[in-house]
Amino acid sequence: MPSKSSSRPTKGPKNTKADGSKKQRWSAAERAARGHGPRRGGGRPRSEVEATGPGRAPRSVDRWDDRRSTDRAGAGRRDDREERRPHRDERQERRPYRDDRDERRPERSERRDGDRGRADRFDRGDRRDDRFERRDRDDRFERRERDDRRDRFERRDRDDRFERRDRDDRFERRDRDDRFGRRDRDERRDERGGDDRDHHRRASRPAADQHGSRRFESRPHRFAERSRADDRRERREDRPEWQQLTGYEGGDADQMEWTPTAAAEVDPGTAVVVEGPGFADLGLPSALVNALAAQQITTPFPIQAATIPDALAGRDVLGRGQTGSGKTLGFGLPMLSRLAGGARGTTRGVVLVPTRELAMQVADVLSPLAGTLGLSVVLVAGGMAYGPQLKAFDRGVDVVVATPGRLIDLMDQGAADLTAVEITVLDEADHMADLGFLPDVRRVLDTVPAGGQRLLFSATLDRGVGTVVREYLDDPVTHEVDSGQATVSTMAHHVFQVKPAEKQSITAEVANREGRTVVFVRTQRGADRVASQLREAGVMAGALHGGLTQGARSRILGAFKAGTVPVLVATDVAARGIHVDEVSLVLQVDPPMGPKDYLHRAGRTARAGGEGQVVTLALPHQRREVARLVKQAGVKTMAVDVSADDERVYRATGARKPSRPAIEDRDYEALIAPPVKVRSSRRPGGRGQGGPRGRGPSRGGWSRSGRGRAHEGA
DNA sequence: AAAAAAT
Repeated sequence: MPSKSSSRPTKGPKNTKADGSKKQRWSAAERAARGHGPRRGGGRPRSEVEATGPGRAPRSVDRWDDRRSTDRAGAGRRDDREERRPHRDERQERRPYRDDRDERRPERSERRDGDRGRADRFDRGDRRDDRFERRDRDDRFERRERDDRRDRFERRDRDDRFERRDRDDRFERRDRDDRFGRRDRDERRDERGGDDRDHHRRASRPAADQHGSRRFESRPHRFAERSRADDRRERREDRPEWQQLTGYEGGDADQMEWTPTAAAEVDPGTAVVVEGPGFADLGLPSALVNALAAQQITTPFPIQAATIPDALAGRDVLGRGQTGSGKTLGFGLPMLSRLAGGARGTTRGVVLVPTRELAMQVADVLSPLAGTLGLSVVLVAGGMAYGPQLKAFDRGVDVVVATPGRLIDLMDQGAADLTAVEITVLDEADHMADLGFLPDVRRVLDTVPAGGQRLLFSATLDRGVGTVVREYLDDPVTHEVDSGQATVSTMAHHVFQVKPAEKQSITAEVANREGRTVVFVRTQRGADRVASQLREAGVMAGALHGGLTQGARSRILGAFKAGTVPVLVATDVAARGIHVDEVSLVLQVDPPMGPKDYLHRAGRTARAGGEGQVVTLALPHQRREVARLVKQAGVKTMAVDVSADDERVYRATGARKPSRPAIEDRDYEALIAPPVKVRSSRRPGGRGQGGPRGRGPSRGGWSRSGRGRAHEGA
């Protein structure tokens, strides 16, 4: 039989790609380390796949119905905490089509190439996923426990806009009650406190101890990360150790100049003049006080003065302070101070934040301060190399600043041990308590020992955190340092009523003003589109959203901070917490989803006592919605009807008619491309011209940096 | 709709 010699068995997993090359697969041991069972056979017979139509996944609605009924059937599932995330194979059983992914891949990439237009020319390498992969990503979420979230959105679509809020509240409450009823909750509490905890811990991290984190040396995807990391290697040596440790990609990682951020950078000129008690009077150790003084930070902001004493005393704290009012130090200083008293090398502090950029920023602020106390900080976030993060845990790290996904990843792998954590912080706590984040946050809070200190901070801390507070906080004290104002007094608000045909040119006029501007849009594609329209109009603008690779995100944000790209077109990924100096105007091209989003977006300007303007564009059909949002955000502003080339717009915002020629893609790329290497040493196998990664020269930033390198090396 | 993990 000729087929005897075939390397491919007729049954079982397919181990080669279409081109015959070997697939990168986790070994059995690696699968086991992740808690997966042995790999199963490859889904349904091919003929069946074709009958359904390749590449056509069943409509998500069907899958949802499927999931829901399954969940209802297994109503007690919540009781087994370690089983809360269904086993992978289990999930695949529920949704048999997923095993066909490998067969669909070729078609997907065809579609991608055809579908993506000019953006592809320069963006391909930086763009992590196209629409189709994004759909996949959504599938991933669906597989998890996101029923409630979807539920909510489906209903929301049908809802009348004006009733939306109330209904959402109602649904959230109902969902919570259904799923985490009181009895259930109490049991969960008991488990956390009891001896059971160790059992759960081990169960949720199977085989962790046998393997140790070394096993990840062979993880296939790390090679991809590493080749990108190659570009950074030399610079990395010059960076502080914690950045080397974390594989940090912020600002300087991709060699856009990185300026330390947030409160640590408050300009001494604008900082409050010394009056009243200083940080020392709040009970902070002198090492910290001196470190702060060295950064010209001498007088606590109100939120800091309010929260630090209670947090130092070990109490659970809910802190609400206006955007840009120094919340990071509000939780960071007391956390570090309290940890300074204990043994080093065990993870005792965790800070959870909703976005990677914010994680970097918080790590940036806390790391030097921690250093003065002999504490170490690690940044744990997705999109960055695993190695440094794993290494940090191997060596022992005191404080973890993390986005939830990667932290849970590392927990599951047994790399991150959070069982000795004493202080847990939720930054942007209301957002972290949102339906989208809650399951992940809950997992972390369930892992961390019960009874530890919990600090919840946000500019919009509202009842949305109620569940978290009830379940995880003990007799919390609340500090609201708002002076009753939703937004800071140095912020000016405008609502412009625009005609659809003129919206684009008005956007360009406003964005063309002097100074740094953040433009907010609703969707990732919208961000790409608006940014490219602005460049078309001669305004240097770049898009920032979660659909970009982390490297691309870092570069554009770095370019924005450096001022080379003065206009940042962003999704709400940049709405919260991100601090960039001297953003003088926030332009909302799409209205925010809710009043809280309005406040957070607006809060990118007028930070730390500075001034800023907030402009919201409203199309005719958005008029009422925007009026409501603005009012609920506590802002008193009347909408003004404006047209393109309107003197009033110019006067109010400093807008200018764009007059420069369109910005070529390659000129834009040059600004945000990975910077030219300075040293001349040539790395074998590194990224060079016509490099090993099969990318064409069409990716301009790439060939450009290649040329630059060649010059410098010569 | 966005965000957050990824072979």
